Amino acid sequence: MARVLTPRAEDFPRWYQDLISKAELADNGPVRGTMVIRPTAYAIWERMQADMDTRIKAAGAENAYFPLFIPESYLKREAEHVEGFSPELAVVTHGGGKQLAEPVVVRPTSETVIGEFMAKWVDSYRDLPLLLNQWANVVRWEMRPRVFLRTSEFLWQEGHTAHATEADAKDYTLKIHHEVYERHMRDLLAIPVVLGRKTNRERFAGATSTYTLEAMMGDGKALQMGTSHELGQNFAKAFDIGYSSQAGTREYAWTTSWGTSTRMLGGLIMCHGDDNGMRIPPALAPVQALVTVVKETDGSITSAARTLVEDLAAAGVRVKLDDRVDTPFGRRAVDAELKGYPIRVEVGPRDLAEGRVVLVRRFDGSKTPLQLGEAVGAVTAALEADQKALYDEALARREAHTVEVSTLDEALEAAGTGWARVPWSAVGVDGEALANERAVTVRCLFRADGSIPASQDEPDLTAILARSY
RNA sequence: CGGGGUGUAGCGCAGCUUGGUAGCGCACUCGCUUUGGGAGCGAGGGGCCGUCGGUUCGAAUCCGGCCACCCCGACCA
Repeated sequence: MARVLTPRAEDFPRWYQDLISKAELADNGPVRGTMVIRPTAYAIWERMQADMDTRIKAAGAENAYFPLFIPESYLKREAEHVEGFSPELAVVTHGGGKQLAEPVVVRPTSETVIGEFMAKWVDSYRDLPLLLNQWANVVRWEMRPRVFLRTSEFLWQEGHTAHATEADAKDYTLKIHHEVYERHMRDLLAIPVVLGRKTNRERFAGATSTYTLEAMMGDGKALQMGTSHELGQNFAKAFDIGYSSQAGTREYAWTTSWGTSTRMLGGLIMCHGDDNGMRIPPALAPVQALVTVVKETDGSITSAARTLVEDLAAAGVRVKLDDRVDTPFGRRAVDAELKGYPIRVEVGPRDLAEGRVVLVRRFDGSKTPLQLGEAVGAVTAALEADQKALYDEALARREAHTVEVSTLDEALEAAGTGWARVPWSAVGVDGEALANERAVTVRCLFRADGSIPASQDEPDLTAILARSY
């Protein structure tokens, strides 16, 4: 077979770019760092959104929408927040042909505007918790853009909540982390993630605690798939989100924020993709099965394929017919692999003459001849099996490329090819700075039992050190 | 901002050393033959060679200015 993509082992970043272009996922936008999300990729994003949205609502949050433009002064109200974001802000200085009295920033995230309105809406402990989410685009001027992974504009959901107590805020943040994010990634994207706490150095600007979900990519690097933050009372004080308690005292609320973005598309590609293209987990795939008319003779092949499509659709399979018989079969097969359809069913005259079709699984490329009558059952079974197989394979790769070490030097060595699990006490704040100079970061910290620590100063924590995107 | 590099068709590139008015692969259009793993042959369409100026009878090519972009050193969903 002709080589379609640069093999991953030869040049992983090149493979990634080739894939995005050949599978028609995205194009670079005219302004550096921007991207055009093409229909093939956008359909996947829409399914991510639908699943995430359902889970977020189940966790009690409601959707709302806040403005794209934020007064520059808002950002400045929280000292760490401005400091963290000012290098990557897009600032609008003119509007309607005139210079603006106060510059307006294009939102890099919405803690500040939402904080302003939370302050208006929260008066009493009865107004809490206030659980909001918004689907939006945000802009962070990036120096090193990479499609999906780091672009100057991207799409995401950002949740913002206010609670009466610190414990409530913490519980809700972790609930989102575990019940929304981890399950979404595990059950829909088939990506195993390590949950942990970011070090103070890696913490979100303005947060008191930042939690992360880290996934390993095909080349052993780490990717942060999502984050949740406890913001303490930092924003509550900056925006005066106060309320009267049951006891009649005036209190500041405790706020949180949490987000996942189109970066997950990049994670999906780099976690499951192989040298032939994307592999989309069946639960996520906009089209789960592609029924391919291999070639047409007298019209009977297409008609048999149509019947199969109807049967599969009736069984709840998201299915599409490929009857472009004037395009060579090989091209269509390669295209289907690039785009990562989980299952392809080949319907051709040779097999059909014997009442058969061929089931092709994208997961491992295997081909299985089937009697027409058993096709629907075999497809649904394969979809279920391959959802799990992708997860298991990703988990096995992560295990295989994670090394348990006891010193910083060993950890830096191991981070050359994968992840290092190392006692946090062997790294420390100084070791972290040293690692950063070698392009290795502390991805997260967790306790011996895998749970999330309350601070980086707890004893006996484990750190994951790795290179990252 | 410091160092290195590149601007020629939608994409990827050659041509520049040694000036003579632009070519290759892919993609695109049409026709015929094909179609069970990126089909073959034939015929077409598409570029004022980043930009401004200079040298010259003549500049993609030589000289100078400017602009843009890319890669390496200070970040994040």
